[in-house]
Amino acid sequence: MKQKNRLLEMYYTLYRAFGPQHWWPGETPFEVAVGAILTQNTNWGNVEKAINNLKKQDALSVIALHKMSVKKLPDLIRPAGYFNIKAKRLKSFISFLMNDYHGSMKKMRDEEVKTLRVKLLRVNGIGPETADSILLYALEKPVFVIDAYTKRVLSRHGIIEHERPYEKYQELFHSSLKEDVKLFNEYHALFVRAGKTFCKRKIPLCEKCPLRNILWLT
DNA sequence: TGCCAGGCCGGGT
DNA sequence: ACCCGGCATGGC
Repeated sequence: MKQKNRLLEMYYTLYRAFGPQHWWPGETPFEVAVGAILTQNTNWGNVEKAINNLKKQDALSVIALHKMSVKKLPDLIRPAGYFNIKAKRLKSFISFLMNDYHGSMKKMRDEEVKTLRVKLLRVNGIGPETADSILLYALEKPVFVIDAYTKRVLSRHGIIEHERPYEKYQELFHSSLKEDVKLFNEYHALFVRAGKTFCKRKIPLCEKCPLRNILWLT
């Protein structure tokens, strides 16, 4: 079977098993971007605690975070872990947003995707996954997000070798699927959902995984 | 009680 | 171009 159909079949299988995921869990594009930085190598539940702290202090806005001292921020986002480094990363994203788009996510959205991705990657603390999460989930650009679960599922199914460069995984989706925001949104969210449930690090294969019947291990 | 979570950076080969 | 240590909390 062709790669294209494999990936689509995987998608439909996951969708049938789990249904729509309603991602990203965030009320505004800015909140999505903040969440994307806070969730780096971190459980989403902890990120929610950090975001709730910000909300309680009315600090979840570009202006509030822009004005906030780098001394106070780590304390608010503490539950998300890596709080010192993430405070700096949030700050560098805010600076970028202020300098290049007058603090407006709407203006950022008007930037051409390829250019914007390159610019995001230059921001300290924003790597490929975070950049693509912002592009797809905050700005609704057709960019596929690759994360640890996606990599793990694909390599365990023999679709791509283990630990290839980020862009290799991404090219696979971009060349095999229609560049559709809704599809990319749902598909990546489903990978995370399936990964959390059935594809943990120490569990190589799982009998209950909805993908068990479409394994192509080589 | 360790292991794990929706990565990324900086310094070294 | 890779490789690796560091970064840190909270849930199971």
